[in-house]
Amino acid sequence: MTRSIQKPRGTQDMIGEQAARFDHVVETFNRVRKLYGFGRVEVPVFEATAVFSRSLGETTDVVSKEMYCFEDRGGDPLTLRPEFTAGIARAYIENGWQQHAPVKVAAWGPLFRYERPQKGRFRQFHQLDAEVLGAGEPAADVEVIALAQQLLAELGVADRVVLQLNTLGDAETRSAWRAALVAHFSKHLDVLSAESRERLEKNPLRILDSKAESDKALVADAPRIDAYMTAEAGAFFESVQRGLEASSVAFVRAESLVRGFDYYRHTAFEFVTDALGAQGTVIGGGRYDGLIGSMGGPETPAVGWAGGIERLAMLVAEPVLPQVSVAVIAMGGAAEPVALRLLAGLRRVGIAAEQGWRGNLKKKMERAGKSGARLAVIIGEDEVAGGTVTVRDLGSGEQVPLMFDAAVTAIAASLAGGGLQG
RNA sequence: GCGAUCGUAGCUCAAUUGGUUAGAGCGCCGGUUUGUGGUACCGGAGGUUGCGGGUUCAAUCCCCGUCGAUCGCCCCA
Repeated sequence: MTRSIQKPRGTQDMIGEQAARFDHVVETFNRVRKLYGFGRVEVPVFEATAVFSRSLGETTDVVSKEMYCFEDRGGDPLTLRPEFTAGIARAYIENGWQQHAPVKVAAWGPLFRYERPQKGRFRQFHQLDAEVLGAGEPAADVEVIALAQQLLAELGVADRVVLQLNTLGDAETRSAWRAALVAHFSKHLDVLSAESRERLEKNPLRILDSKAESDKALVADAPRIDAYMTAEAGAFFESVQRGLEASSVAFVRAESLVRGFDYYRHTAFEFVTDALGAQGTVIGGGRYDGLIGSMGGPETPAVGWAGGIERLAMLVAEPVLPQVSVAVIAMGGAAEPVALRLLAGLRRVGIAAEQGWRGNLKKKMERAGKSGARLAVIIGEDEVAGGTVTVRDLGSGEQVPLMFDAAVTAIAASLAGGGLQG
């Protein structure tokens, strides 16, 4: 087998069931987010590299190793978006969307990260995204989380997913806690894993979710953020929790759930499952009050989340593949235009119908059977001559002739449950 | 970037300690049935065993390299 052209590593081609699952996740998201008043936002798939590098920090691994960066013909540095938030924040600043604040928006589409692919992890992957920009109220946190929760419920995966909730406090809380963590782990360098010693320099909060067995005890003894919480930050977190309870959204406190970047404040949350190997997070989000200001915009509180479409699609029960209701079978040249007229008439009244193009009658019947259609309409020379069509119930095998002019109405009635009537 | 496992028909997989013509199911095409599917029977097409090199009388099988896939580590915006 010669493979002269192959898809790039970490990309995927989808058809059939896999594509139907993907589609189902997106359709459900679009329906549910409207229930919460989230409009659609469209932002570019690529941005000036600075949009991402500035928000993430020039020196971090994610910028230096994980982004798809390139120069266009004019030499401008561009990057395929690795996330939605930075691009939406850029659009908010550039277009002055603060005039609409609070802005509740949703998006979905492809994202790109240069990573080693594994289960639930790809170089081109797809996410759902929901953001509230310009709202500092804890009620905004509650609303985005409730949206995520309802999405998972309607996808039928809520019972396999747990909402983990934490707070990173305000800026003051966060830096005090961070200093305490550094002090704590610095005292135990000898037991700390090599990876975590690295993290102590670059990203000390991340030690808290170290997978190294040797770090577990140290993490358990680590200082808790609650001891460093300012009164304001504590009240905010309380308010979010009370709001979730009132919204009937179940959660567990996850004290080691953290975010690496400084612009994250207050609420952090993840919906996690144990059904997807090493990639357990299905939806992740939080409050990023520091981001828009750090990108040069006005200080703007914001909160949102993103969810992996592929990961959700893997959890969803097998969705039904799209099926037509009626299969039209034309035999002979004279039947062709009659079949096309019938198809147009059926589709115009909202009945899904298609025509088998190839083979003899037997072959076309075979395909009609496999298509999932409930009715087959046969149009051969006899029917054309008599101005009729033959309708066959593919379930019962019952078959009746219909006058062509009455066919659409009769078929509609039959599909609605009226049975076959000549 | 690191590690482990795996690459055989369109798909899912077989093939005795290395042995002569690489098989099966599904799918596809045709027939049993000049206009009747879902079941059945018969037949057919489809392979440089990922690619390159090595060992051997002989390699799908052993060795090296390479490409790809999968799972994990790192990272996780």
